[in-house]
Amino acid sequence: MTCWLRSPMSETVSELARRRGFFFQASEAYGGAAGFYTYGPEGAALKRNIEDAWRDRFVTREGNMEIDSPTVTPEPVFQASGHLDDFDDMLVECPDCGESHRADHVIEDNTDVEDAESMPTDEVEALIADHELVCPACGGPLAGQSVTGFNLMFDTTIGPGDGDPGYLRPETAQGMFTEFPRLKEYARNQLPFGVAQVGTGYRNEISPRNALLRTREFTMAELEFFVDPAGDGPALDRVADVELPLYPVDAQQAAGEEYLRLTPQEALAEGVVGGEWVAYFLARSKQWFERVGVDMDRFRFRQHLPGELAHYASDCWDAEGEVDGDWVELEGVASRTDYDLSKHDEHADDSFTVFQAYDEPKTVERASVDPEMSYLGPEFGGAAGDVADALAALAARDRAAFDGDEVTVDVDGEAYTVPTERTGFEVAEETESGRHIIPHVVEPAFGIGRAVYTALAHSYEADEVDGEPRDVLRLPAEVAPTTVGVFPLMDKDGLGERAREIAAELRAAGLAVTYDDSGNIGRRYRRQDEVGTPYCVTVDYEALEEGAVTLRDRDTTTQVRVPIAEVAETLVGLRDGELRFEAL
RNA sequence: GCGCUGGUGGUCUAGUGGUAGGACAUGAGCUUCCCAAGCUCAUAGCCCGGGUUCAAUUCCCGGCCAGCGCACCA
Repeated sequence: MTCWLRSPMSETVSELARRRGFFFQASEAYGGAAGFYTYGPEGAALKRNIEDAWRDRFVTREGNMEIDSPTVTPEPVFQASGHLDDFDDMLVECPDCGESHRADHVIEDNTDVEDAESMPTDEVEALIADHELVCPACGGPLAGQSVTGFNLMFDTTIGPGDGDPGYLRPETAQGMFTEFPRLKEYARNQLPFGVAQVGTGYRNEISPRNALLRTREFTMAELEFFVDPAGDGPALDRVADVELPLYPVDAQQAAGEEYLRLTPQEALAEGVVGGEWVAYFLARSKQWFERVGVDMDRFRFRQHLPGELAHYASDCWDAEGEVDGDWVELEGVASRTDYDLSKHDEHADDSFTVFQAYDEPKTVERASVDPEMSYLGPEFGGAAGDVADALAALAARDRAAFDGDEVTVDVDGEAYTVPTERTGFEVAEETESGRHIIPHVVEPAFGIGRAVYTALAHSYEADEVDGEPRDVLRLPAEVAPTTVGVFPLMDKDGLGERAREIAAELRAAGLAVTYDDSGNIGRRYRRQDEVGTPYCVTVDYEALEEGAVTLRDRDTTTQVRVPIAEVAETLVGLRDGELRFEAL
C-alpha cells in the first residue's frame, strides 16, 4: 500500500464535513466514542441519495429483491457462519518491543500445532511457554505473557436475566443467508436470483481510523447473488462497453502500478477475471461508482492476493478509490462458492438447497429399504428406530451389503444383524426430474460510508471565480443533498414573495430545495457551491415582468434565463440526467 | 492495545497561574440590483475527572477524543 506524508485532503474534507453538516464525531457532548459518526443534514441527504442510486442499480434494474433483517442476531447463526471463531483474535504482546501479535499465528508458524485458533487462551499460553516461542519482530521471549482474546463482534443479551447470547451483526450478509429458505420460495426456486440489503453492521475495531473510513458502526450495501454454478451466466453484452481498470495479482506481485483496461468479455477471455458473474458485477459497480461521484481516474479493481483471500472465497476483487495517495477499499466482489449456505444447511433445521429440474427427466436405479418394524421393535427395543435409519443409509451407500441372507449395521458401536428379508430391501427404477443443489454466491459488498467519503473527497475542488476563491463540491446532481437553491436577488419589492412561491412549486415537483435571502447574491452562490448544490435559481425584477428567472450552473457558474413555468420541469430533467445544462 | 503529538466560540487559530483575543462563519440593521464587497451591533469558547495552589484554561496524574506510526482488521 502506498503511504504518503499527510496530505490536506482528508483534513479539508473532515473540516468541511463538520462545518457544513455532512458528518461529525457522534456524542461529542459526552466526550464521544471512537469510531462512531453522525451524518448531519447534508450528509444524511447525500448518503440517502447514494443508497437510493445503489438500490436503483443493484435491486430495481437487476430485478433483485431487497430485505431488511435484524441487526441483533442469536449466537448460533455466527457459530454456523464461522464468525464466532474467525472474528475472535488472540493477541500476545512482546514485553521487549511492545509489538502485538496474533498468538495463534505465532504458534502455527513455529510448531506442528495446526489449529491453535480454536483453543482456549490458557492452552495457547501454555503452548507458547512449552515451545519457548519468541517474538517474530525482535526475538524476545513470549513465554509467560498473557494471551488476551478479542472478538470483533459486539455482544449482547437477548431477553431478561441471563437471556440468550447474541451479537450485533458484523455484516448484513448473514441476514440474507439465514432467511434463504423463505427467500428461495419467494423466488419460486428459480436460480439465479439476488437478495440485497442496505443496513448497518458493527465491528468493535481495535483502532478506528480516518473518519468514515473505519468506524465501529457503518452502513453497508450488500447483494447476495445466488447462482447455479452449472447454470447460465449474465447477459454480458449489456456491459460490453464498460472498461474495467483491473489490477490483478501478477501485476501487484511485479510491484507494478500498471492497470489492465479490459471489457468484461476481454477480462474473461484472457483469464484475468475468473467468473462471469464477478465480471458482470465489476462492470455494474464501476458504473455505479462513477454515477455517485467517484473519480474514475482514481479508481481501480484490485484482485486479492492468495494470502488475502478468505478461505471460502475462490476469487475476490476490491473496488478501490484513491484519497491522499492511499487506496481506500470501497467494495469487495467475492465469489463465495457454496460456503455460506452449506454451513447453514449443516447447522440449521431448514434446507438451504434449491431444486433444479433437469432438461430431461432421468431414470435411475435406486436402492431403498422398508424394514418390518414389527420385527425390529421386539428384537432391538429402543434401538429399533436407529437400526432402521442405519439400514436406509446403508442401502443408499452400498447395496451389495444386502446380497446375503443377513445384514449387519452398526449403531453407536453396537452391531445389529437383521435378516435381509425383514429389511424390505429393493432396487427400483425411479424417474428423477432434477436435483437439490446448494447455490453458489457471488457477493458485491459495498461500504456506503466509504463511498460517501470518497465521493466528497473526489468532488471537492478549490477554484476561482472572477479572481475570488471558492470551495466547490462537484457532486453529481442526482446525489447532491440539495438540487436547487432559490434566491430573491433582493428581499424587497415583492421579489422575496415571488421567490418563495417558486421554491414551493419546486418542492411540490419533488425537488430538494433550499431558500436563502441573506446577504448578497454571490455569498449565497458560494454557500451552495460548498455543499454541492448543482443549480441555483435567482428571482430578479425582470422575473416579475417577464416571468423568467436566472438558472445558474454550479460547475461553470454560467447562467441562462428560463421561463418560470418551465423551471421545475427543467430542473427535474437536469437532476435525472435527461437534460444537459449546456444544451439549455 | 502500545508509542508520539495534540484538544481554546460553529470553524480555524493566538495567549495566559488571577477565567481569554483575532479571523472566518452565523443573526439583526444599513448599504448593495447576479458571484465570498463595506459599515454598525449581536450571539458564541478554554474536552472530562482528580491533584498541587489563596487561585488552574495554563502545572502534574488519570480518562476521553483526534491525527500519525506499530499491531490488528476488511
